[in-house]
Amino acid sequence: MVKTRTTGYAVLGLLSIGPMSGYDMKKFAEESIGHFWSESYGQLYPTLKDLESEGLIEIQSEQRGAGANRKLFRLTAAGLDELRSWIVRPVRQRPVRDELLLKLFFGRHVEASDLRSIVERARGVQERALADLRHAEKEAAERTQEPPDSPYWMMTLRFGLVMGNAYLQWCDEILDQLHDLDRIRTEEE
Amino acid sequence: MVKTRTTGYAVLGLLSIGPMSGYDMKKFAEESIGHFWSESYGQLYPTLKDLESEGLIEIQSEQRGAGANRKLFRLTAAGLDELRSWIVRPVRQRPVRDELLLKLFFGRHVEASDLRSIVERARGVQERALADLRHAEKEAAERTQEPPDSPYWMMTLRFGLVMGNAYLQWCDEILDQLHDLDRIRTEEE
DNA sequence: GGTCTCATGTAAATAGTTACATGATTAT
DNA sequence: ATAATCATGTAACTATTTACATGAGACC
Repeated sequence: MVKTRTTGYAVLGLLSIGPMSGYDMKKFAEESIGHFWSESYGQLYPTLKDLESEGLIEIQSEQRGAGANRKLFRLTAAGLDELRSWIVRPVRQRPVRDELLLKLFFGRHVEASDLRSIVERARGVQERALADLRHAEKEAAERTQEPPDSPYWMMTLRFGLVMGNAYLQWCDEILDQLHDLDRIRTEEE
Repeated sequence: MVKTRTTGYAVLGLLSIGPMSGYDMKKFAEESIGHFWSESYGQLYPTLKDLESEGLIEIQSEQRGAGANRKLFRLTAAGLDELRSWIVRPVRQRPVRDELLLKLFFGRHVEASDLRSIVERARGVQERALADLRHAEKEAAERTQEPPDSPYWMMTLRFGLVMGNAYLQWCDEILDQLHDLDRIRTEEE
């Protein structure tokens, strides 16, 4: 695995939990690591093919019938090694690109009330995400100890909670400021 | 501008501050919106060509001599309109992909001390970014009122500050937990 | 004369999404 | 029967980075 295809490592990681099909991975990803990772079929299936040809994963079984044409993949020993060596490598810094901040930065060209709208919308999205995380946290507190309720899963959940709350806090702060800017403008007229 | 090329809007926004060359944009972007946006020449120059052919920007002057072969671009009225309509459109949700969280999630396959290393490294990066932002904040408090010290620029700065602090807080929280996991493991041996 | 910064640009590779095509099985 | 879900896969497009090529002027 020469390229830095993070998708490949996500797949290895997913298979380290247990054998899965491409379809399973998409499903599982959405409801477990969905708050910080996403994959599309367009990436998933070709990656599966690549990883198999490299011997990092292998087909455990291929069914026809129940679940028509289903391929179950399993991690090989080489695959686990590759996963391990990736985890401990420093994370590569990816360039930041935040569209909301970009819009806000050029905000003087539009009405402050219009900026409020887009910030409020972003706030709403974040609030719903936070509600989901709190729900997951509560569920995890009831069940215990088994994955994905491992301490590691909890750490990623805490990330969502801590950052999400900070995000809301920032939204509220600048919504106030935008409100003031709006009032000043209105009074000037 | 049919496609959702955000780079195009970033360029329009940059030119809304004043006429610039592609080279200027890269420089300016790094030291003003650098904490939430980045552009590469590979995106910049082709985008400039596209925007010009669409009449959203135009060449103000083309020099040879000082600054050899320099093209100064300027925003057209149509370009400003396009920028405005983009700003007020809701931000599109981009799929989240956080490599550090992905590694942490699959953390049980490696030593907790190795996880500490990658988290500490990420913490260091964030801490340096925060120091830069605080420096910019202090500078802005001294100069006043003119762009980019506008309230909008301040809002993006506050974002970096609020989120950055939350990030450090989370790092410290889980570094503690990783420390405990490490101790438990050591005691077991 | 050498190196640094200014300045523009392209080619190739990488990453990733979206939309579509196909077909089986299961539940209503 | 028909709709939903299971399941795999590809093609086309969009986005973006990296690395390179080129050359002028400024500074030492």
